[in-house]
Formats: sequence, structure tokens, C-alpha cells
Amino acid sequence: MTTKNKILDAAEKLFADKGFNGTSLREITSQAEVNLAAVNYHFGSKKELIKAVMSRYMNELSPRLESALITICNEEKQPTLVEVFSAFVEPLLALNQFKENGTSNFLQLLGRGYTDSQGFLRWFLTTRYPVVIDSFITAVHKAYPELSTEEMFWRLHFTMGTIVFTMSSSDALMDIAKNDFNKNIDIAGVIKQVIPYVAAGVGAPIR
Amino acid sequence: MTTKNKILDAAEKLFADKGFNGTSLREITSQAEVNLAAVNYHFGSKKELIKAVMSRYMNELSPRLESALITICNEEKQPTLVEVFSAFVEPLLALNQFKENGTSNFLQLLGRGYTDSQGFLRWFLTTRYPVVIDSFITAVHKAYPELSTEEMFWRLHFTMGTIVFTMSSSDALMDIAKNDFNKNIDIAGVIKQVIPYVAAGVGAPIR
DNA sequence: AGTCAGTTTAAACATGCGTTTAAAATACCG
DNA sequence: CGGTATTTTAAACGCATGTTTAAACTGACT
Repeated sequence: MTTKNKILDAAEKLFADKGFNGTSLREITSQAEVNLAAVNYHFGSKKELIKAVMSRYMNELSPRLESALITICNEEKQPTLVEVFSAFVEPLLALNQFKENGTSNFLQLLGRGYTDSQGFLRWFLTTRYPVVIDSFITAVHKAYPELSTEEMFWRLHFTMGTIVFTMSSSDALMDIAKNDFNKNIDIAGVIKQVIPYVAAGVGAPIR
Repeated sequence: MTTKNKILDAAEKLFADKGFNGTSLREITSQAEVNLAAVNYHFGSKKELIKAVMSRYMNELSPRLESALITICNEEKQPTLVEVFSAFVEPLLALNQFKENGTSNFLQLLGRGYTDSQGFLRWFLTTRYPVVIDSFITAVHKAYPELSTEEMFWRLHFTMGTIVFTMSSSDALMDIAKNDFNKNIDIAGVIKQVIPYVAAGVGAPIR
């Protein structure tokens, strides 16, 4: 286990739990049991560390997601919106084999990135992984061609909000669900719950 | 204009823009043109200031919202989900008469409160204004009785996410919409866009 | 005019932050 | 083994934060 990876692992969990702004380098390095200065030595700055944490996941996720979406785009038949959103499931859950609690951690990080840090992570992701976004939009358009570009813009952002918010507070939600309904739901369960919701939202009738 | 109100006004705008953690007391007091120590003198602490900012809006909003929802609950006919969510529109837009940009500011604050500050604001709101939440749940149940308590729980949280995320980044979204579609959309426009989305999401078929 | 509670003020305080430094330790290689 | 490059370390730096202090000011009421 290298120092660099110890830092990445500790940072990932703390960032997911408490946000980027809410986590100090001192927390990270003491959890990782490395020296404080190691972060700046290995990554240069806290901002670069954040990028490194996100990149580790994106590089794992984006090829799978990309090919799943492109497959849908190239098929003959018109997909349903549920099918489009279901394309995310396998690539997302594959992160659990890549790393323990990978799916949950990644989605929480994504949520943090959109609300912490004044949108710099949004810029980072959209400029670094544009193909994923484009093929997703194409797939949605194929499933619901009547949706205008503008309405699609809004509905996809609503969807982003649904996912991101749900995931950044998924720990709290799963706790409540356990107390109130005596059901142990995991991240895969949450994902399966949310797909019909966002598919119906995006597919809502126009006007 | 009292010192207390000058602080509340400045804090409200800054909190909405940059989050609670992202705004310092020095920014607030210099924008409000009062002394730094005035915050602690009048409010006790930053945390109490946050509560005061939120309470000013909630006390304006909650009676209207409560009565609108209770009206729906007491009507003979079964409401549609769109009608239930539309009950929020008038009370929310009324905040614009209460204060310039009131609707937008309040919704952004709400968004911040759910992601900043480790959920203490969520606790504050749910314990201080339980009637609003209860009557909302009752109204949704009346509109879609087949939805189990558990599924309702998840879908309402998804909805919360949609609203909260959209609103906390609504400035950025409205900017993009202006650039890409040459359309000047305001907060009322966003609200009207989101209602069909969340209504369809909550109303999605079960299983 | 004098008193006194309420308010405002400048200054300081303690703490925590990200980052930098320079020396010590370790690893690598001819 | 010797020397060079890499990595780790403790300490400090400069800065920003929320909060506290104690003195100065304000405006009513007797």
C-alpha cells in the first residue's frame, strides 16, 4: 500500500461523508496514517487531490458507461427511458468490485462535487468526459424524440438533482428506511427505486 | 433599518449564493455595513444567525402552504399529483412580495441547508414545522393511494432532491438556458417546468 | 445634568486551515 | 559500498475563521 493510495482511500471516504470543504487535510492524513505534508508532496494541492479521487472512479466508470449508452444508440429499435437509465446500473455497480462501497462512495462524491466547490468539479467532469454526456443525451432523444432540446436540458438537470441529492444523503436515508420500515436497503436497492422515478419524470407529457 | 435586519438581509443573500460554510461573518458584516461583533451581539452565534434567516422565511411560508395543502386534503374529489404540487406555487411566489427575490433566495437557502451543515438544518425544519410535512404526505396519499408508505418515502425524497438541487444551482442553470436557448427564464418559470417532472416521478407506476 | 441600559466599536484571542521549508530517512543504482 | 534521487518528517508560516473583551458611544428617563 503506497502512501499515495493510502491518501486517496482516506480522502475518498472523508470527502464522501463530509464534503470537500468540510474535510481538512489533517483529517485525511491522520486517518491515512501519513504525514500531513505528503498530500502536497504527492498531489501538489488539495484541489488536485480532489481531481485525483474523482478521476480514479471516472476512469473506471466511463468506458463501461460509454459503451452501454452507445450500444443503445446504435440499436435498431427505440429504447424506453427505463432502458436508457438502466444502462447506468451495471457500470455503477461494477464500482463495487473495483473497491468496497465503490458505488456508494462515488455517487456521494458526485453529489458533493455539485454543491460544494462552486461548480469547479462540474466543469472538470464535463470537459474531461464529454462523450459520456453526449451519448447519454442521444440515447434519451432516441427514447423520447418529441422532447425539445430545451425541455430535455431542464429535465436532465432535474434528474441530476434527484440522483445527486439522493446519493449525497443516502446514508441518512437508508438509516431512516431501516428504522421506519425494518428493511435493510443497500445502494443497489436505492438505484432500482430511483430509475422508475426519473424515467417517468423525463418522460412526463409535454405542456 | 435596524442593525439586526441589515445583518439578516446580507446574510440571506450571501448564504444563498455561497452556502453557509462558504460565507464568513466578515463578508456578512462588511456587506451589511455593520461591525463584525454585531452578529454575536444580536444573534449569539453563526448557527443561530442561520436559524434566524431560515425562520424569517418559514414563518412567512408555512401558514400559506399549510392551508393550501389542508384545503386539498379536505376536498371531496381526488386531487391529481400536479394539483398537489401546484399547491406550493402560490405560497412560494408570495415570498417575492415579502422580499425582493424572496422565492429564489429561500429555495436556494433550502438547498444549501440540505447539503451544507451535516443535516442540522433538516432536523431544525422537520421538528419546527411538522404540520406542513404531514399534510403534504396526506395530500400525496390522497392523490395516489396505491403508493405504499415506503415507496412514498423514497419518492418524496427524490422530489426533495430535484427541487433542492435545481434551486441551489438555479442561477447557473438560468445562465446556461439564456446562452443556449436565448430565453430569459425566471424562478417562476423553473417552478412551472419542474412540476410536471416531479408529479410524473411520484406518479410513476409501481413495479 | 446625570444615570444607566442598550448598542456599537476596535482590537485581540484562540483555533484551524492549506501550504512551505529544510533536514532526516529511505530507496535505488552504478 | 558510496552517492544520488526520492520520500518522509517535524516544524513553522501566513492567513482566515468564529468569538470575546472592554472601552466608547447613544438615547431615553428622572
